[in-house]
Amino acid sequence: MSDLGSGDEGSSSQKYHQGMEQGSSEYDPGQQGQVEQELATKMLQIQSKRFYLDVKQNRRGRFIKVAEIGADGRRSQIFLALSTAAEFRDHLSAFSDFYSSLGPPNPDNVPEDGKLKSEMMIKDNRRYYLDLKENSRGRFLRVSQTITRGGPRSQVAIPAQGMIEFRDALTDLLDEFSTDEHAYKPDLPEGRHMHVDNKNFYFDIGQNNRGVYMRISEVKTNFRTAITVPEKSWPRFRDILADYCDKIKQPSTTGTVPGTGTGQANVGGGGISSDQPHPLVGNNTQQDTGTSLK
DNA sequence: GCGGCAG
Repeated sequence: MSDLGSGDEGSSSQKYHQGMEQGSSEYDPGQQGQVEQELATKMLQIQSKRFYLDVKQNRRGRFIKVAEIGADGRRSQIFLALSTAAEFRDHLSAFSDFYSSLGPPNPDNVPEDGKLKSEMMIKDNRRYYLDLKENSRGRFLRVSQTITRGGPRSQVAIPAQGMIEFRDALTDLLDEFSTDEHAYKPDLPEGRHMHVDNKNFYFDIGQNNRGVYMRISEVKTNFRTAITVPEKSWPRFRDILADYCDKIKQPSTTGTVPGTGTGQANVGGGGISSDQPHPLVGNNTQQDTGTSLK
């Protein structure tokens, strides 16, 4: 439940600077889906059902909520990352092509399970099953979303006759909202907070059009500074830190005075002075990671 | 005016 769409639409609770004042960016389930915006919505009437396609956005990224309202008012919904929605759209084309190639339902030749064609999509820990099925009511595309095997599933069923209309609506939304760097947003790890003496350190993971980065902030009462570390250099940061940790905790092997620098001259092998430019310095386009002061 | 049997 830790990513797309908390399902709490219209939540009005907004906390700013969360994680900074509260130091709660770690393991806090109460902050999902805040500042959720609805960017667009489309309604489709397909036979007896209404479908709402909502493009939404929270600080984890953009996603599409597909809600089905049955004639009896029954409501079910699934969530799709924009990248998954694009994949789904492409599948819809194939499903509708297949559907239009089918002859009339033959009562004597009912497929086992009623499944005519199936696809599966995987996005992180979510699986989406697309099944063109057939029952006494007719043909329909069942789209079910599960998080864990055997766990709860949510699903919608689109009458086969409406697949094209559905695909076109989805295409419209994707064309408008899936353009730039929002197109693909992998789930990012949660941020963390560390308190030591009178200092607070925040580790926030973010992403912009140059990739994933970690922003390490040092925060005191009236002082704040941060560095932004591109994801690809995390291992080198780790190695350098680990080297220093090893050197500092074994003073007896290098001398009697710890941390004097003996044996440390080549720590990192000169890797600190990177041969690469700083790709993220001065970048103002990154999304708010929660601790950034706006 | 519906109504959709797992993963």
